[in-house]
Amino acid sequence: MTKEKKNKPSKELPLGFVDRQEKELLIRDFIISNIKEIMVKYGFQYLETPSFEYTDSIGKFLPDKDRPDQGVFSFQDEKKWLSLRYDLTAPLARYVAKNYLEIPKPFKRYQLGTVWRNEKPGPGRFREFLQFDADFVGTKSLQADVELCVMISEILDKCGLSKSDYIIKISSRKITEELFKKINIVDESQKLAALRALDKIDRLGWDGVKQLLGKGRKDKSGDFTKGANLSSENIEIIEKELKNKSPETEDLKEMLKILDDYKFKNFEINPTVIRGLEYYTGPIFEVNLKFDVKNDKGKVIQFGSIGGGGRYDNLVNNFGNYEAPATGISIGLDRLVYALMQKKEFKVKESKPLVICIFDKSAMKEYINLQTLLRAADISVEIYPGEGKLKKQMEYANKIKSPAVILYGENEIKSGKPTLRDLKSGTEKSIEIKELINEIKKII
RNA sequence: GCAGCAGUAGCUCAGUUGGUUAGAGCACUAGUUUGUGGAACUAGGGGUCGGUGGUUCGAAUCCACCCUGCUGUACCA
Repeated sequence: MTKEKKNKPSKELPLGFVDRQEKELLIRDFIISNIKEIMVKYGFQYLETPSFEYTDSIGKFLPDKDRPDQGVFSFQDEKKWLSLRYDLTAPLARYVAKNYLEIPKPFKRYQLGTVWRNEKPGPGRFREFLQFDADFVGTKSLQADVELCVMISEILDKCGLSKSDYIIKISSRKITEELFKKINIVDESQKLAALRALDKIDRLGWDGVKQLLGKGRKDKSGDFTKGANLSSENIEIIEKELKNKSPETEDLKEMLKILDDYKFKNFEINPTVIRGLEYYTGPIFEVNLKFDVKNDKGKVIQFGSIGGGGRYDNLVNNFGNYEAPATGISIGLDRLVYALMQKKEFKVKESKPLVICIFDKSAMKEYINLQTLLRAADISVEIYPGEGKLKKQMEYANKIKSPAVILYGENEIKSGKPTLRDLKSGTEKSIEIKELINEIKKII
């Protein structure tokens, strides 16, 4: 044994990538089945697009400079750059542009898919995650926007959240647009800096945001962030205007009316919702949880929103001549799972197999017959999938949280009465094979 | 990316004025029980002390750089 160790493959995972355990996956499956059910009810088409797209068709991050992988994972294939998709909206725009003549107008589709982002991971936030998107393409009607909010709410309810667990914050790009016009901010980079500052209201509060609107802000670690350099008069105006929760913009007034028609109440108008994205053109919405989310160490963390969306009337047009105003919403499923796992009330059934213990390999035929019989009755069961003493088999059954083991040794085979041992209570009974199924159903 | 803190067994951690073969609990393996798990007892396996280089007679311990993690912050189509 020389120093081969150095050449052993690494057990580490790439930054921001994780293994996902069964419990998490079951909750995720549960959410997904709820989503599908509701999507059918709301009349959305199911669509899947590939993980990779040509980089130039899904975003502005053209990898023609020094850092082709800034934000996205990319590689070059025969002169053309490919990227793993970073969301499902950009591929949708590409899909619509490509299939415009065939698809119904308006086009309603939903999609579930993994997306990848080459950026710093945070709590419940990874570089590979599952996203759900539902979009209306080809309609300017704000009823679509409202319906998205109602629909997302129905999904969350179905997943076990109550109305007091979350709220949908609604705003509009038009608010800040008009505000900037009013106080005469024309510089685009200054506008962007101001929007970014306002987007941080949840974390930093008005004090922090005002610092960022002005000269800048020093964070807890002592790091300094440059501000938007607005005058203090303008900052005062912005604060005053955005704290006003009765909207002046036409689109929000109309949305309010439609929301009322739907009798939907679990929302608030919140002009400080910005959602970073530059492509939004009208109403924007964000789904925020109202309960605390904790990290592994039990510390409450800044979790942010679990989803959001808005109207983007120009995205599809970028591909050509088609007019396709659109609105959509997305949920980060893994973030929702992470949050839901912390709600105690939230439990998924984990149905584990019974274990038929092996006493004598030469009697394997008997074990297989028994297993077949039970499986035919839709009982989850397995013959101990290894070798070893009974004790080892019991430990295995215990470890996998099997509800019971079946002891079927020489004596039992002779008498035709297997022993059923309930692993929870520790009691065991000798049972006729024909009674076995009923007895097992009592336990599981 | 920037800043602060951290990295010792699978997990949680102890171990520094630098000093023989680096520890504990839990977990794991075997046995006490040749057909009985979750308890107890006994024994055992498992660490290049995050990595590389340096200082030193001697480094888990001191220094430099790097990697990784956490937290904050930036960016987030």
